[in-house]
Amino acid sequence: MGEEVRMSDYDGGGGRDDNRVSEWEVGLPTGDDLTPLSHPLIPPELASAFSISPEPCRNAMDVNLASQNTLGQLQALSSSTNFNLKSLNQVRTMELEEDEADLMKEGSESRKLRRIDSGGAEEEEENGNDDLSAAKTAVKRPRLVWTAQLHKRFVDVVAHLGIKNAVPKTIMLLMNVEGLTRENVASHLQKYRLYLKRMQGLSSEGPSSSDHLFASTPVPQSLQETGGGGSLHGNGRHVQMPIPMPYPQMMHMPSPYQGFESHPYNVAQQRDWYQHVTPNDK
DNA sequence: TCCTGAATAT
DNA sequence: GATATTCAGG
Repeated sequence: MGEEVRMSDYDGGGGRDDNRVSEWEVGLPTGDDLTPLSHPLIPPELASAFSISPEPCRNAMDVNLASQNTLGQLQALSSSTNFNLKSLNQVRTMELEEDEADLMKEGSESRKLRRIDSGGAEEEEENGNDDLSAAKTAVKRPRLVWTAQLHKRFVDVVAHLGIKNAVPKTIMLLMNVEGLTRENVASHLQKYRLYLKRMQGLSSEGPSSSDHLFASTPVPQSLQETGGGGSLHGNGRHVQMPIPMPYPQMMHMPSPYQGFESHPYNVAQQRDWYQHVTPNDK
């Protein structure tokens, strides 16, 4: 969240911002649009009305801490890939890890097990106290909704990679969205490819009515045919791309009062950033 | 192990 | 019917 976070004291690399890709930030909320960290997301009255214990007040330092956590995870990840995470050193997160844990709990029920061959094997009882195992075992994630913003991020990354090099894992890493899985990306990529193919087929006609999301984000030049357009250097898999900024978690939020945000800007903004999924969809 | 296409669930 | 998730083959 803008002003409080992107200050120089918050830059681990020494206060330089020159690795940012400004074009990526087009359309993203500015610091002025976002609620300052010090501003509680849940008004006290609502919190008490719903018997919610108020969120602890967070400041830039909390965010910084969480950011380092995230970095650590990313670096651990990097040891198993060629992916160059050096450039990720400027990654910041606006999300605190505990929220991620909450999120995982949130969607834990719902999907019926398709495979019974585990012989009635224990459906991972996640006692919420074990984050690590929760992260590791196949916890059912809440259904991801690809918002326009999320999709734009996706398209940007794919464009930079070039369609040829855009594979789920890389895309996932570059998108740097907490909670986003390779499967999520793979699935969306599949759809996106179908869309591109379709677009090539009927170049003259407009997108079909079901292509809302895709049509909302223009297909980058680099994707139109050859995949070379991106900032790919040399040997195919060694991706070197600065990550301008992380995306916050944009999965659906469980709170029933999200519409009641007292910041008028924020209401609009939040509506824009994620889409509500009813916990009990169908 | 990862990617992709297809099947299936919501 | 649209979209996301999961499966299965390469």
